[in-house]
Amino acid sequence: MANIQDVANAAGVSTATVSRVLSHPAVVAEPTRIKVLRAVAELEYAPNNNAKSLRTTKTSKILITVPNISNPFFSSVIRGAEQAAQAAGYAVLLGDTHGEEHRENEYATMLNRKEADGIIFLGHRLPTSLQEMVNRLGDKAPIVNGCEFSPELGVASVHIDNSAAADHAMSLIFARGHKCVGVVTGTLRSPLSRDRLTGASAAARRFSAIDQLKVMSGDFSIESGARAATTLIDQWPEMTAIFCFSDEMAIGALSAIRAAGKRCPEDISLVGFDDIRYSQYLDPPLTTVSQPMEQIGRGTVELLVEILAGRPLHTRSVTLPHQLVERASLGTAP
Amino acid sequence: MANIQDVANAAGVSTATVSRVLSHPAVVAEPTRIKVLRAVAELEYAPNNNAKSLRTTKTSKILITVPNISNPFFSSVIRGAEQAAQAAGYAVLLGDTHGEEHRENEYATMLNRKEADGIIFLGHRLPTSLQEMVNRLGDKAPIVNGCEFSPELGVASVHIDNSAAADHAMSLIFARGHKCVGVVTGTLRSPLSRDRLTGASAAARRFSAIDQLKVMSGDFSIESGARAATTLIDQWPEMTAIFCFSDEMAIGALSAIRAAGKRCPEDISLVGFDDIRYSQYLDPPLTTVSQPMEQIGRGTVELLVEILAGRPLHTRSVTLPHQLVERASLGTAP
DNA sequence: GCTTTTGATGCAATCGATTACAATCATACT
DNA sequence: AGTATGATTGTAATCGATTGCATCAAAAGC
Repeated sequence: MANIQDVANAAGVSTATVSRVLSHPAVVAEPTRIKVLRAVAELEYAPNNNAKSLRTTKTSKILITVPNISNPFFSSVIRGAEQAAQAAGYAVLLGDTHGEEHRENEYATMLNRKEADGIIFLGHRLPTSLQEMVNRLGDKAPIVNGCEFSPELGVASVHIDNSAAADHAMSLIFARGHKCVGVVTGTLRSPLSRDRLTGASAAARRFSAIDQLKVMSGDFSIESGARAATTLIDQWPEMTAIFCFSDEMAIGALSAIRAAGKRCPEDISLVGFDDIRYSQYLDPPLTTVSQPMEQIGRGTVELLVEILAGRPLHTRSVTLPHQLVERASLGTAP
Repeated sequence: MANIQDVANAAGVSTATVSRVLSHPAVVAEPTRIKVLRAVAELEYAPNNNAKSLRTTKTSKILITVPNISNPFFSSVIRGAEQAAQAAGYAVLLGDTHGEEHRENEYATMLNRKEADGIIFLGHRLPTSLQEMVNRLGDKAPIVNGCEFSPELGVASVHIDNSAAADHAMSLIFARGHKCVGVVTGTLRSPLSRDRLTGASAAARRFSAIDQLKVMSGDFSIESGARAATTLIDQWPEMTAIFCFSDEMAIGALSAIRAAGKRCPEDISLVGFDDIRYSQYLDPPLTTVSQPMEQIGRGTVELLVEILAGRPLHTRSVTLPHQLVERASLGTAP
């Protein structure tokens, strides 16, 4: 592969000029520029990005870490992010943390190693090395949190109003006449789950149903949804509706409902969260809170790009609109 | 951030020694090593990977391109790949090509730019710059194809036996007494689709049902599955089974079957391909061909790592086993 | 006791770009 | 004509690591 020196030789100029033609074309004279570009084409020259990064300390890469890439919710967020990144001239480094802290930390060191200009993390934990970076750089730390929102972390973020969304969903459930409602949360270590629980409780209180609320916690997986729902059904025959904090858990709950010999929505109604692509094809189609997944992804990249450009952010915490999608899984109370 | 010189100063040694402690610890004396490691810890030194790459021309990164990251089939493959990559000390650069050739080409140039040591592509097209690399390097080209298998490309690959798998699925359909079977393929530009069609046809021929086979082509998406199924149902009332070349298309077909007022499997049986996580939760649960998605991902990385290590591959084309998963969506012919 | 071998470390070149500063030359101005 | 001005281009330092070769001291061999 040709390097800048080869191009300079071929064009009969210095490497400085070649570099200028490629990075600041305006400052070099037309005929020279043409000579150089011809040589570039001739040799199929592509600049070595490592050398460039070394010199400029900019990598044109952003790192995105995610607890589980094969979860369609996250992969949609990532798709949006990837798209926005490419549009802004950044490449995406992907890290699947499996929700494990040590992997999160390992990926975080890539920032210190100057392997990426910034990081977008979709989990709820901020690795310590990044925490230090936040302490050091404050607003200028190239770190953005997606989906979650924890003001105490001090990082920019893009998310929906989880509390309001859960409130919204629960209100609809109560409006349909349900009294005894089971709630299946995600890990409560995640602020997002806690916010949703806050919203759900607020709605219950408003509908004077707060003590007819049973809360079980899952981990967002299909299996945990099934387990939680099974327990709820077994222990609480009066329950007529379940609200799961993810569609995956709702899918698990649905199979648990069937396994228990009940019908949805006739015996037990079901509401999920996320609106992943498959939810509308379940039987019955799932009522759920829709999040603008790709838009969240794009949003995180846009914030990060602003930070990297050194422009002060208008808003450090962007709240995008959610939407309640009503489908057949939510019926009126029996 | 501290650099190698800072560490050298702090430890009272030369940068060469620091470098050795980190890369070839065996050659440096115990006491020196300890001094250096202490300094490293003290300063929280992390080597600058760009400088290292520049010098060694190895990046410890592999690029993975995929037509659509939010498709759970691909995201599972990627998950497996990411895991294997991390285990082998490689980071993953992700490229979502949207199936567009120009994006594939753009990503391919990252190899020329030395931004990645190798590439795994999950599509069926080999960008021209990579084609040239294959011509130049032959077996040693750090390029691996996942899911697809096109011997003419001359690159290593990991996949299932698509023809046999489709044959397998069709045979089961015929064994259940179906005569008129609709087949919904993916894009026929993809060898994988053509292979599956070959297998499906072979089975039909064996069961003397080749002229009761109607083939429609989709593009692997839910919507295209729905469209194709609608057309088949409208034009061919005798049809009692549909075989889709992806679960996504089967999901679309299922909703089309319902929309046409038919029941599955009583009126029309359905078989998919891939066994994505949601297929078993459909109603009825989907009979489908299961692919070892994460294993395919891991396999591609393992092949690539071998190539990068300069070790000759035992097999350049790895065929992994598929499995036919029987669920309720396939019934006996009415 | 003197030479040879071995082990540990340092010196300095190198990877491929970017960019501050210097040099050059043509044009403009007095 | 003589000098100031501005437009181009070149020179060389620099980014932060790695590594072949030289150096030097200690251990081994005779």
